[in-house]
Amino acid sequence: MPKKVLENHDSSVETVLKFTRQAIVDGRFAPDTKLIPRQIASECGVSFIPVREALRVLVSEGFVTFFHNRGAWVTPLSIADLEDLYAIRIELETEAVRRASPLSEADIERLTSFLDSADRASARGDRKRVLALNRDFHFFIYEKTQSPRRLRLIEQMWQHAERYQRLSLNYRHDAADEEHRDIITALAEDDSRGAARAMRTHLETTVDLIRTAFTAAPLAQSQKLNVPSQQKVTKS
Amino acid sequence: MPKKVLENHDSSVETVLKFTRQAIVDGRFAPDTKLIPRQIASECGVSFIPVREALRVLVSEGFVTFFHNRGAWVTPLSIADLEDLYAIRIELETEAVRRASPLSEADIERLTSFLDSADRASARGDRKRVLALNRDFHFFIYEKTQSPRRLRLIEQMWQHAERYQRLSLNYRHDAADEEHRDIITALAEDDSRGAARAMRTHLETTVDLIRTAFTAAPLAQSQKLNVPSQQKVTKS
DNA sequence: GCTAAAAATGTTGTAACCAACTAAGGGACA
DNA sequence: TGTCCCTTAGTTGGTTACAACATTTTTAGC
Repeated sequence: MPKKVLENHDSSVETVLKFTRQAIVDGRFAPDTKLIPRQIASECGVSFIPVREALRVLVSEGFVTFFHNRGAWVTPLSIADLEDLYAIRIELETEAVRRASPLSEADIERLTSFLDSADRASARGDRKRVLALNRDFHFFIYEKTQSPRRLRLIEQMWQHAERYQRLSLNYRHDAADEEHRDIITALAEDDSRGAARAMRTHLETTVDLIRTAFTAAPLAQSQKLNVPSQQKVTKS
Repeated sequence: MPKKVLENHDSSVETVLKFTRQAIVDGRFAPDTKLIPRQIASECGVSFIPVREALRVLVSEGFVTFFHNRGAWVTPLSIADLEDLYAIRIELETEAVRRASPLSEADIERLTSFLDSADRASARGDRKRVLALNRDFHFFIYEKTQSPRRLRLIEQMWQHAERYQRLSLNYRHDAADEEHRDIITALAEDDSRGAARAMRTHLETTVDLIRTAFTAAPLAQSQKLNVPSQQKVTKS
């Protein structure tokens, strides 16, 4: 009943969307648990109709699954999905590197600076900054491909991947850094195939570690609360 | 006010979703035109709240663009997007063929039967059936990869591609048939790389033709009605 | 004509309400 | 004691009505 002020840049739906997606990605809304629209609505300070709109979008993005007349549930994680996800990431991202090449001298320097900053952040234990710089490094390359569709797909895949990545808690900075520098080296030599190969190695190493973590702690990611009988799923 | 019967498999939102998406894909809702929620609501026999939910989903799928306080518009087409789209299709679908191989003898026969049926349908001028069989042929292969995420992405890309395909009206059955049989031949010999290469050729030939059609009739696909000033776009 | 105010139109979000379905609890009966 | 069915309560999916703004169009004055 109180009205919103003008200059409202984020619509209600977007507020809810960002809030809920982030909560799912960083595990606050655990896999296989039920999402309660009214609760989300009150947490975001909106009525529950925008919440339903946001949940629909999350269904189409794959973060949420609707069971007819049984509400919205956080999509579960699985080894099979992890493999599937990374197989697609590898295709899209290796090809993105290939298309990004050749890069200018300035671009190479920029990429190097991301890694140097990450080194310093890692030395002082600033994990959050390291992760942000990791993202910056990758997307700086991907954006060079000038391919909006590919970029959008990669962004979505990254968000899904984050759900798995947080299971292997310790980010392996030193190894990742070395793999990143291999990518830069190839890019600096305009060796697009070599860069793509280095990217593939990097992603394959990553998924190996996540797979191990996931297999070791099979219950950490899914507490199986009130799992509904599987039927009448709304897919998209 | 009149209630729906039981056994309602499709929810209101899904009804609207399918209706609107199909209308956009086959050009009844033209690129760059405004979508009027009330009109869609009355056409689908629902109120306009499920319509808004459906439009949100279409935004996230890329078929619709929201302008803040200015409503929902059909996403325009462009050469750049066509190239982008097909580049991604080629990656996802060539890799899908590669992963589908090896196929069983029975699978190969099934694929051949699709093409033979399409030949007969083409001979009697049944264009709709030819297109359906084309889809069956491709997706029979893609489904063999057992990769739900990839399949879902390919399905979405196909729907976007259909928007462009209808611009080159005459489906080139004979040429496509030959390319399809090249794919089968390679698959029958368990030559996954050859099959992937044949698929790439097939898709590249297709996009070449669409590009020509699109360039030749640049106004056919976009009548630029009431184009709003570009700002404050809701992206997803 | 041109500009500015006012009305119409459309979008966004809220609230209250109803019907249908699910799931849980309880009693009858073997 | 255990199984099955029926009732009941709670949740979900959907509708209408309405309030607050933004944009667009019309109207009116200069």
